[in-house]
Amino acid sequence: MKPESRKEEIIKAAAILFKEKGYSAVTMRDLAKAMGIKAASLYNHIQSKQEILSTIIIDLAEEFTTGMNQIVNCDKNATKKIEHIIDLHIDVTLRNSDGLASLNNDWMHLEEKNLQYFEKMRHDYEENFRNIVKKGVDQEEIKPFNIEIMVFSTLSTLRTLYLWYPKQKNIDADLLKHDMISVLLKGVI
Amino acid sequence: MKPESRKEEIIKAAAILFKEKGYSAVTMRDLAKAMGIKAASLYNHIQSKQEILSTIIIDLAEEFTTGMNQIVNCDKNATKKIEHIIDLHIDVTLRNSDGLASLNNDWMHLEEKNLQYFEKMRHDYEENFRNIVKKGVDQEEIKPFNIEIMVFSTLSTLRTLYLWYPKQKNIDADLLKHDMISVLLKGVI
DNA sequence: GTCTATAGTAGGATAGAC
DNA sequence: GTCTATCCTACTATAGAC
Repeated sequence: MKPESRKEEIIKAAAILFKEKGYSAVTMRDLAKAMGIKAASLYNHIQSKQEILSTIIIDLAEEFTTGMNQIVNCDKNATKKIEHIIDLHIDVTLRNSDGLASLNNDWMHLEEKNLQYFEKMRHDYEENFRNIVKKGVDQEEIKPFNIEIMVFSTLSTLRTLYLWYPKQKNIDADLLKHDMISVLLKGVI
Repeated sequence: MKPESRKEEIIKAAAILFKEKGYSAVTMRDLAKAMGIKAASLYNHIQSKQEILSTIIIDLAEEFTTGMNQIVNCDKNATKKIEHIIDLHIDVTLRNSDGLASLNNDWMHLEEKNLQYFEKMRHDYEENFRNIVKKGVDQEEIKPFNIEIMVFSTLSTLRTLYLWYPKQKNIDADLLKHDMISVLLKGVI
């Protein structure tokens, strides 16, 4: 029952629709209908459809960037850092799984300036991840497989959590974290 | 230099554009420009934009269904079956990575009949995968973690290969298969 | 097999009343 | 804060000439 602004309500409703059909296939009329108002009324609260998308995506990307910076700067070994990254993804997914659909699938529809900003954040995030894994390999904590395959495999799973988590009804967040860490780091056989 | 029909050329060009921007954001004018002709000319070869999408998606889904059926019916243990599934995904990705973008992200834009057909194939595929993992756990080949987490984690990585593989220039298919099997099954630490 | 022309519809967004 | 009315543009698709 927190006093959510109308703008925030619109953005939340939009994130749900973007998740279902993608940014391009959702019309302002669809969004208005979901809010129970007419399309023209939306423009009293937001400037454009594009503004909704960039708010959803940039806020989330900054959240990941902040989280990753803390992990990079903490004084832990590679394995612990990767565990923190898994935690970060699970926490963000629990808080805003709808928005993650746009982050994953609709970032290419950002306009020039935000697109560049987003791509830089994503690149830096992946680079930080890669460096953590590399250091883990150097220090013989992590097996010497292809770095890209290990990073890609872990990130793919974490980035797709938003699709899967809402379908799991009886799973506790801490259990999910624990099992995810086990599966991703220690394997299934 | 195989004698590819104009229709096949159009579908391949469409798959590339759908991968870049998604089905809804690609216009028939975009597609025509990519083919070096006018939009109206496309309709001499295809019936509708929808037909292009369903051809891309249904063909791929049937390919996965056929592959999975062979794996289910083969006489191997769970670990070997999962290795075959990894092979299947890598093979399909190498052959048609563009089309996989539509399979993963634009299936919801299929029209009623094909949507139902697709959803049944996807459901059966996941169910087959789940049963293989379950049997592996029962026979103590696979660790007794949450089945859904193991299936989801593996499938997420395999389904996202299409995004990642084209960026890796110097990786051999067999090396990829080998390392992917190691990472997904045996873990990184 | 491709073109021009165009029909018919639906999209994002604005103006101005209430 | 929401409405009706509407502008302008862009979309899919068709008709018919070449």
